[in-house]
Amino acid sequence: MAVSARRGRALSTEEIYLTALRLVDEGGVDGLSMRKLAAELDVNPMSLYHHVDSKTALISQLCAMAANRLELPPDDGTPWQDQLRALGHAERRLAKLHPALWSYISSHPESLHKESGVWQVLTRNLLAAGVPATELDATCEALFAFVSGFVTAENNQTIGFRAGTEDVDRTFEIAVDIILAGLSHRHSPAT
Amino acid sequence: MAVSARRGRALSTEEIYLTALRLVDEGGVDGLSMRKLAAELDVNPMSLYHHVDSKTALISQLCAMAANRLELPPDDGTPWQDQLRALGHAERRLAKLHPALWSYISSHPESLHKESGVWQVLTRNLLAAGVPATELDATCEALFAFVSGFVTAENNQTIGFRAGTEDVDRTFEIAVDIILAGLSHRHSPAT
DNA sequence: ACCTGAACACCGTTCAAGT
DNA sequence: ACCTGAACACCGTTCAAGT
Repeated sequence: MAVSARRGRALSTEEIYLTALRLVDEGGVDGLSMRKLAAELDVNPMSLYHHVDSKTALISQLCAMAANRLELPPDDGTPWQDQLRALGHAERRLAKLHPALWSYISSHPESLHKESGVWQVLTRNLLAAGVPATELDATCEALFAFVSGFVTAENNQTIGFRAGTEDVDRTFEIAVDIILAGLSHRHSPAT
Repeated sequence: MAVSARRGRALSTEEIYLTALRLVDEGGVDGLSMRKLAAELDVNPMSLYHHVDSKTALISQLCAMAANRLELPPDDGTPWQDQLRALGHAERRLAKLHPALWSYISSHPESLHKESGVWQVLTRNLLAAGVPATELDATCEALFAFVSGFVTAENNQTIGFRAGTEDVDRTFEIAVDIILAGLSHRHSPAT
């Protein structure tokens, strides 16, 4: 059989992804190497290429996995302000769960953004906020970028470097407040 | 003399920085390698280490150079809204001038942020906007992170992927409008 | 079908030796 | 003082060969 050098089990794509995700969480995207990953799985480096096209493809897959863990607010009729705030918190939570991966996502367009539910939650609630159709896409993009910028900065300690996490929590609420106030003020909300 | 393999001139730190910056602008931070840089300068790779501590140190220096090119709005009494908008445009301009470097700056805290004039411009104008002292630092950090997030997203084409640059210009104005409206609405401006 | 070893073309950096 | 060649410990990936 072709399972030789390994302990017993054959190599599974699932196993590769999970181990890779752990390595990225521990040592950053740069810290992941195919050779280290193979060593961790007790396998020849080249065996990985039977389950994965390239390192880039592997990381893209990790991003998709992480994006699926976003806990999006349901469409249950709660005020748009609350839903948008909840979305912000969800993004921030995810970013803290997988900081290195989040940083990668933020600077690689092909990852999260495209088909994800984030877009739907934003659209739905911005409509409720009275954002005109002509500005809808632009506002979605701006808001997503804002929150991305915030949590990225927080992860890199470019934000909140003068105090502990409580202070950053407060800063995040203020940041969300500013955005929500801005949205309310520019348009007449449909509530 | 110790200038041998090179054309005529000796190697200067200035020359190294400028060539490195060009390489980064052309091929990204990952695209810069000490060996390529040396080849470009027609010099042995190891000669570089006489002028520069490490690749990391070199890149930090490049970030500082780029940050100095920020065209900050002067303190001339124009309304805080206009100054903040101008600051946003300045950041966006810089990000477009050196996209790869900007992306690096955004995810490496030790680069721009610390002593830069950005901070002063923000503080001055947020005070004028009536932001209370207790929220000043938080608001500065949030605003800087917002704009960073936006221009990073734009550089990575995570934003404005459905249209040309004109549309992104408009999206940026909308984004700034939301923030300025939010600032105006949460506090009574001192104008 | 799945795994592997050797090899290729790269890295950043150290160190001892040259002028 | 400044430069260099050889060497070390890494990379991602291809390719032909094994079972």
